[in-house]
Amino acid sequence: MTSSHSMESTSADGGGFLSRMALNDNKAGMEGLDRERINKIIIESSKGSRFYENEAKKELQVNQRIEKMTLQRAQITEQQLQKAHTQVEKMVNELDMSRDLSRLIVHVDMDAFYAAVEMRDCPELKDKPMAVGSMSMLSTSNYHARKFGVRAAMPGFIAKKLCPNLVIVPCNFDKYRAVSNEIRKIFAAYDPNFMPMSLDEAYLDFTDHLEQRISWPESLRTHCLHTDITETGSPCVENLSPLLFEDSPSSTPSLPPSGEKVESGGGSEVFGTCVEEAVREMRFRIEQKTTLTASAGIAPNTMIAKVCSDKNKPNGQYRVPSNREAVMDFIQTLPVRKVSGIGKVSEKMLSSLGITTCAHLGQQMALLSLMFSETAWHHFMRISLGLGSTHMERDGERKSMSTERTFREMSVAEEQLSLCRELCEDLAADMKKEGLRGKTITLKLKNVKFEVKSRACTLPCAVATTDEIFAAAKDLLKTEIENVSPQQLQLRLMGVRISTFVSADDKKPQQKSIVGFLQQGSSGPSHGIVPNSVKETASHLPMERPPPAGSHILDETDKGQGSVCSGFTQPATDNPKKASASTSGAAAPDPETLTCPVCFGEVRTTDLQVFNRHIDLCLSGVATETPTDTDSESDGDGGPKGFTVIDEGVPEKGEDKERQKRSNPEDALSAFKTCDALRGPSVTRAEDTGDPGAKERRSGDKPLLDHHGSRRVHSPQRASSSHRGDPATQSSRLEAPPGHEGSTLICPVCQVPQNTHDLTVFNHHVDLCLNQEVLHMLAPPSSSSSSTMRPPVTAKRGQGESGVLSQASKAKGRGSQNTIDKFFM
DNA sequence: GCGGATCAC
DNA sequence: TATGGTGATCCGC
Repeated sequence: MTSSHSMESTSADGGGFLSRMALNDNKAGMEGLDRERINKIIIESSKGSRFYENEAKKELQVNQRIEKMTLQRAQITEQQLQKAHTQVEKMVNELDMSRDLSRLIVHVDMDAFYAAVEMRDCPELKDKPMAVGSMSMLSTSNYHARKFGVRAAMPGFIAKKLCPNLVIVPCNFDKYRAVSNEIRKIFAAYDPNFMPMSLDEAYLDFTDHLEQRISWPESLRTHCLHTDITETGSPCVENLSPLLFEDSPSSTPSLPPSGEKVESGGGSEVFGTCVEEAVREMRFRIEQKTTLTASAGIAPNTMIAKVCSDKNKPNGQYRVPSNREAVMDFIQTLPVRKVSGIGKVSEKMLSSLGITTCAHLGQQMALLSLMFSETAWHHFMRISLGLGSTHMERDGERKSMSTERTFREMSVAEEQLSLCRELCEDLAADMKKEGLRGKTITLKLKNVKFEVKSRACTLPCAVATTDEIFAAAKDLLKTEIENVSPQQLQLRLMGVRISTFVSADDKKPQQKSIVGFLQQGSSGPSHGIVPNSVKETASHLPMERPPPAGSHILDETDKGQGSVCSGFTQPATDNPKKASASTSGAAAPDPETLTCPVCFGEVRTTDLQVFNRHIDLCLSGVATETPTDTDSESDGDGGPKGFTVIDEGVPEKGEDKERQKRSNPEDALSAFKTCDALRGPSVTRAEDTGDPGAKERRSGDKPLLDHHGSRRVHSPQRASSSHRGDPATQSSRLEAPPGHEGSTLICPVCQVPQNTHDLTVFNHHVDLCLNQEVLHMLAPPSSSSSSTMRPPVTAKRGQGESGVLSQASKAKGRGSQNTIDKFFM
């Protein structure tokens, strides 16, 4: 398998076929399509466009990388290969021996989530090919549409060519979020520590649940059928999931296999005690509660579980048993592309080496170790062994926050600066919500040729306000504008990002504690509670935003002083360390009882752990118990470390704002300490505990092959221990959370487990969530309302097109009142 | 620390 | 007419 045959199918030139633009039928529901025809339509719809030209350019770059790699490969001697082989072998054995098969990891994934929600709420759509998104971009499609090659991340106008009858429904994130909260409550019943990856996807560790479950009486494993007496007059088992299709795999939760007993009344179903049954039960409950189906994968680690969940999609599940043989068998024929972390480019590069399956990976490890970065080939090695994360790592702190926007061509400098300021306003508002401050400001620009560039500067001290951010961003933008002068920057996208956060938090004392929230009792989080802070926060919603005074920008700009980037020191916040010193944890008085948000019963405790267990039980459907009285645990705050906010997002911000900084459970870093000095600084990060057998501590979907992914030929040498991150980040990463189990705090609003034991920190998060809830209630019904009414199904989206453009034009209107000279000051 | 690239969703 | 937004990571400078 070592032929250095020509580069695959890409002719890179005259052929005019761009593999990177071709249909990605990796997704479920896309088997057996007429790829030929579909690709032809896709390519021809794009040909000649600036988008296409840029794609062609990128494709060429990738091909050049591959070419370089091919040359390198030719220079590798047999001796080098042998030596590498020996080393790889050793590592493989060590890795293999440290294999952990003791956990039962489940990956759950809702089927065609957004599309399914829309179909559920609009039966007319049931039999039609439909997609959620806009003429410019689709978020997802239903299975009917997938048969035409219509899929997520495809522009709607191309999808229309593939499927003229396609119905395109605009996104309604509030609704998806609401459904997401429902399913998360169910997740929490099986793993209070579950790890959400997005609104519709999560990893769960079922191990502990199953340990309990084995001794559960049948009553706890019995779940009622949602007896929805509709047309048929009988419990509409088959009506439960109106969304999915004929060929759904068999393990439909509501249609138990013949061995299962459905109680005579048809009112409930009893589930067994094994994993498969538990997962089936979970999917059953999801379907009962939401009328939507989920698929699941069960495996000893996250990597395999993720692949498994796709196997019997939609509405199915699949398990790889927890033994080495089963795992290795499963891996053998698995295409590398199916593995999370291996994308289009990596796939292509590997393919040029004749590697398409995980078995190939294993066979070529010696070669790969010589051609790829340490990080990359370690990851490859783990994949080839079927290894993955075996524990749910909770989130670390967020590392950056950004806002970006696409618009119609914008070439006038003053408009660009005006838009830039708007972005900074939005970003500052988000920063304020999370009480963060950062030192690095990055401006992102995409011109009309789709070329992307970013420009960054790092300030002497951390900032957070609109003016501070804009002062820096403006300089960056100004420089870019000047660089092309007298030409214009012809932009189609602008973004502002802030990073290098200092341990933030000079936030005002929290307005609302968790205790306060819970004691609202049956009024619930989303009804009638309007925290003080909301008015303030809401002001950045379009409707609420006060009309900007004409001179506003000017004033702010002027105040912002000149070149922040060139070393200008802010007078006020000049000591970054000072920020972390503030401990404003004005703790709310502890009452003696808490009100459960599920059963609304009074729980006699002040111990949130105890209280949390109660909620877990409620969520899992067990009768309310009254925990014994305990105390303490509510210690003073230990700073914001480990605090993770899942921002439920402002509607117009896009779906994945929600995802925040979830890193993938894939761990590209192994426990190995050896690395090659020739390879430059090794990025060992959390592994520098000196423990060679340390397990992975950190997850992340690492792009393993960046544009310099391939390596010089060399021979492995000694370890280098240099680090990249700043010391503060390093140490905070190493700071282990208080390790004991069962103390997870789950946000009662967003259902996401919080990586903290600090009540103040936890309260802070809940406040944010509450604010979000209220914001959604306050949002004008016209724009993404949370009302149950769907907007009328329109095949064509409003002519004006996305809010993006309206934002841009708004900026235009405002910006025109200022001259560029004023901005440049 | 910066900038380009890759990846996931 | 028309090809997204957010966050993270890696790697060579």
